[in-house]
Amino acid sequence: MPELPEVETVRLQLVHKIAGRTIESVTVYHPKTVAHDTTIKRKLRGKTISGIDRVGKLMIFHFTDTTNLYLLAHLKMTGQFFFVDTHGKVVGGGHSMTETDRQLPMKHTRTAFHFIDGTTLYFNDMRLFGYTKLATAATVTKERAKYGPEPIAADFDSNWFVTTIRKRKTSVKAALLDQSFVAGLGNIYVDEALWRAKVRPMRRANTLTKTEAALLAKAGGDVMKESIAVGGTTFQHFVDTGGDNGNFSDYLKVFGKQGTACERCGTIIKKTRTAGRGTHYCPGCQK
DNA sequence: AATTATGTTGCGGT
DNA sequence: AACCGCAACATAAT
Repeated sequence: MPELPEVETVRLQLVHKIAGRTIESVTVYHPKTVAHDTTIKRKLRGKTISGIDRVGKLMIFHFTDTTNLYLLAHLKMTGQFFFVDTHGKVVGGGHSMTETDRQLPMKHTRTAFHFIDGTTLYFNDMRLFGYTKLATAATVTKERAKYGPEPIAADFDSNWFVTTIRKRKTSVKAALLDQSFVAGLGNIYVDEALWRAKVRPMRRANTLTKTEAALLAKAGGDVMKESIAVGGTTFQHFVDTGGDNGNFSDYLKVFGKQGTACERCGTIIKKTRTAGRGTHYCPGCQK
């Protein structure tokens, strides 16, 4: 479910909950989620979390006393983290969780990280695409290398983006979804960035003008930065109890808006299929 | 009730 | 290498 802004929201809220906590034990409810690693319990016992890094949509947990053990967490479509405090109170999951739902572990709980102070971090993942798995420093380096630059980065090179995307023969949508080209955009934010840049998703990338490509680079970064500022688009992620989990869905211009009038030009928003994904755009003002 | 869609990505094929 | 379609899986909507 999550794209870069949602993962960043989860990371920010999670890190201050678990940094400094020491793992006492790990429960594996579904082996696939830990890549069938039978050593994970032994290797994590006694480890203290020092921080969480992120590249694209991938989170990387660090530990205080080792530089050769990391935990990689990817939410894919339906992954969620929940933190249960010393009072047994569930922190996370979003507004859709009712009080009676808040019993952990539950049906879709895949792993649990129990800390020595009695708190627990749960990983839930209905569709089992996500993971929480161990990695060595070498593996982390390899994983990082798979990602292109993030449009939200302060040093994101717009000129490089313009020249590179204009060499690609695929649809603009497919190019923007390619994490090895630019990291972080997913199905929602690609559609939103394309609307902002007034470019149709199915346009061949090599037909973009330099101006259009530059607009697209800016739109991609802007839309993700604005979403991070309000805590992402979904309820389906870790949120602070009582926290004001803002919702970027209020600001979406095309995603899920098929059949309604484009805010910019009044044309009815269309939904089609491009790059194998549900794709929303305005046939009036997106060229 | 069967088909289709789902905010992701990795694989195997051209 | 770039690109495409499909598979991984569970559930909700049509």
